[in-house]
Amino acid sequence: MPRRASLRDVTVAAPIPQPWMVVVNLPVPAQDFSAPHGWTGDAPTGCRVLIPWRGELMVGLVVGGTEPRGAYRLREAVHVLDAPDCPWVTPQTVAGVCAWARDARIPAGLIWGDLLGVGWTAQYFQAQYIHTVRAVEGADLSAFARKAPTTLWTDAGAFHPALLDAVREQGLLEERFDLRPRTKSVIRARELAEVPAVARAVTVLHAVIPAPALLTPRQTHAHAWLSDYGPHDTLSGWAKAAGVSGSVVNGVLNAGGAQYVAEMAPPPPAWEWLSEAGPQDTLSGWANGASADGTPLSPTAAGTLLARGWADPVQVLAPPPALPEAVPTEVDDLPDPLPEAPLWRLHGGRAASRFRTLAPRVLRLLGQGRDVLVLAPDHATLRRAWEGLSGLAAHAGTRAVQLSGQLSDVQRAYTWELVRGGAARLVIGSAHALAAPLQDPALIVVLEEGSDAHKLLSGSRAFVPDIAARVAAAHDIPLAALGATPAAESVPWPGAVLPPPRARVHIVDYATPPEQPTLGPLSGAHLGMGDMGYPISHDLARLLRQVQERGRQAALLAPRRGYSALLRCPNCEHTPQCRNCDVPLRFHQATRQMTCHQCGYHESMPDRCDNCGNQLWKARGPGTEWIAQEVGKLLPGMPIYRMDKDRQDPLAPLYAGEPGVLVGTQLLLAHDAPPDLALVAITLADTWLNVSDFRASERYHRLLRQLAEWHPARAPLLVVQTFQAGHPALRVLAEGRDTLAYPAAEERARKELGYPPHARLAQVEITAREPKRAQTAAQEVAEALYAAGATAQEVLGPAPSPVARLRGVYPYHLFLRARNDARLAELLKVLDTRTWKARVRVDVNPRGGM
DNA sequence: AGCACGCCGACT
DNA sequence: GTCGGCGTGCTC
Repeated sequence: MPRRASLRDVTVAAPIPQPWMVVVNLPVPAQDFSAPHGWTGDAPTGCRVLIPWRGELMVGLVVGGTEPRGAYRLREAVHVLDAPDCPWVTPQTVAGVCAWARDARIPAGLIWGDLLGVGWTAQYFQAQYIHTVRAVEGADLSAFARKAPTTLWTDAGAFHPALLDAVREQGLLEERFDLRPRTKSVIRARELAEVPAVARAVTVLHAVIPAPALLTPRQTHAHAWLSDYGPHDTLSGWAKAAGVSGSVVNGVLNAGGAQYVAEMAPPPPAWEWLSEAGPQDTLSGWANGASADGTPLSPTAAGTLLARGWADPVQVLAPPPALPEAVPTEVDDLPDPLPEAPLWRLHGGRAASRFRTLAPRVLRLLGQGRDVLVLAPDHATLRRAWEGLSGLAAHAGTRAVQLSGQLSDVQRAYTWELVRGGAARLVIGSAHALAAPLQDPALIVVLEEGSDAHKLLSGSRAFVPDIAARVAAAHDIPLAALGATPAAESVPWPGAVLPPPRARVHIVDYATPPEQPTLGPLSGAHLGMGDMGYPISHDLARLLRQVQERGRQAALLAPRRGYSALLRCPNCEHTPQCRNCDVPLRFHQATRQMTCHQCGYHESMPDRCDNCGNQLWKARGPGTEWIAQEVGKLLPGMPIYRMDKDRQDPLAPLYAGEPGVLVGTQLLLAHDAPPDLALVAITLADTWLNVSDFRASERYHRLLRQLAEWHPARAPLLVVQTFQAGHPALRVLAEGRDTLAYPAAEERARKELGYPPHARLAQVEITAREPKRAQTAAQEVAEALYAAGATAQEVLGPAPSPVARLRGVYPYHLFLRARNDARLAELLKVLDTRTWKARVRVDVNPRGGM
């Protein structure tokens, strides 16, 4: 009999329960576990489960059941933390995310680690649960060298985790996991009766009546004062109050005219305050609160009162954490112009008008008792969405919640529970909201779906809209894209557009200087942009002076920080291009080489321009600092504010309407526009275009549209300084063309070039400590792909990565370009066919930095 | 990710 | 001899 048959016989003899696939918060695939002892029923997909992991307990997420496989005995899951009818993540969402991870070849743990911020960490488990253990009846655990559990319930912390795991594996351990009540420590005033007598006892001076004879006149006066106005705490205080010297009152005391009497002092005012105001979180909270109400109390003094027994620290049930409050919204009775389709879009207008257009749909769905999820790429977009949409929830009898990294862990865990319990049915958030356990979702809205900020920079490198689409498909609900301008990917979707906000554009064309000065004095010869003024052109300078004269506000957008330079011939404006990719080569100062960030092609810096033969190159990326300096020279006395990653000046004066110039990177758009904004300038638009990335012009167009709608009501003059004045991404704004004019053209161009959405891209990163090993492995990966039938159109590279990463690790990149998702998944499967001598990671739908 | 294991060169 | 750097493999 073949070996296989006998194995199967064993299976039949002792039926193996269906194993569960469990994801842990580690960059590994889902692991198999058998159901906890005595578990009946299906795998509790979406529930959190405690599993033994390397001798300790870990929280995992059940992502489904699986077939028994492998020869080894599976460990049993220890405890299921969620009721199967109320999972931590809905099974559909689990299916959608896992499908994405499978196709992207990303270990499930990596993506779930990115999506589930809280609720499955060791700290969360320890904070939430009381874990007690005991040995099963009749078990003899005396063989263990360390202290082992007895048949009495004991806190698990008393035993070594590895010992517990050994006992657990033998099936000799009973365990309990009880939710810890959420408490917090507060300082409460004691009842007067509970305050210890010593705390209240004071000795005071009383006058003895009748007064002894033989008192001097002054002593008689002091005695009379004490009997009339006393008692008094101290001798010196009495003396001072009575207006006599210390020796007089001392004499009265010695003569028996006064005596110390122990008595109960009245409660201190700080105690009265605490009794009135109720328990305080901290000593300083007590001190500050009391002081604010006219009862001076220092934190030290509060500590003394606590130590004396006037107050108690007590555990009370913690109130729910404060969450962001909804912004009230008027609901107009508008028709719903939006399509009904699995994928649809809404673009154009201003943020506020887009949300007003979306409102009827959201209201209708919430009104039907269904749920809506809104995903924002960044804080600024999230804030605007919150302002535009959160108020709708109240009209539908539910509440809106935020789920983003801005919330604390406690707030996020509480918010998750509100969603899971159905108390909140409108969720607006970041990637942290994508897996939110909405009970009956009806719509997922992705905001600014083309934004690079949707790309997770951590482990999974997921592009959130990609996963959102899989989750929506798994729930069988529509996915909508909503933003200033559509990504080329969403152009083909059915949709609605709003007219773009009015844009007043003034283009400063550095490439073709005007024949005669039309705007202020220019020098006679036009030999290049030096003559037109750089980084601030004469046009821009003139406009900035007007802004200063009229006491208004301007914003200048400097090129991105960390921008690596392009070589530019100052004579003919030629920029060296890649031979394979038709993108500008980037200049790397350290190696004096020019590299293509797309395919890795590189060559050394040529000594002369191959266009005009000029022997001088310019390489410069002007930054925020330089621009701010130039503006300072130009506008003496004008306040200048900088806003980039390195420096963030407080903008309060600008928001108060005071004149000033704001100089910053794209980070500016994360802040509100200054209220009296008259001018916005892009100092060198080309830095957005001369990026080796086929999405560069789409990104540039999005920037222009976002600048045009930055101020919520006005249309400040938009000055664009550029060598490519005729670029269509800019022309459509200058000509007042409609919202779709540029994205639709871009989408057609992508079709011809075979780029997304007409192809699916993936970047395979191959890293090793020695460049040679990485190179060999990268070559082998490419050969394996070709051997499996990939074509030269589908495999680009391998090429060494332009940036040397962590000390001495040189990654090699290989691009895959497939006609659709299925073909990409097919190509990526080749990576699993064998092991490589280097680390191989996949980035599906890579963005930027290519 | 961490962590153990094992290989290899360096040095008391 | 063994110390320690670093590559490799494993976690059910």
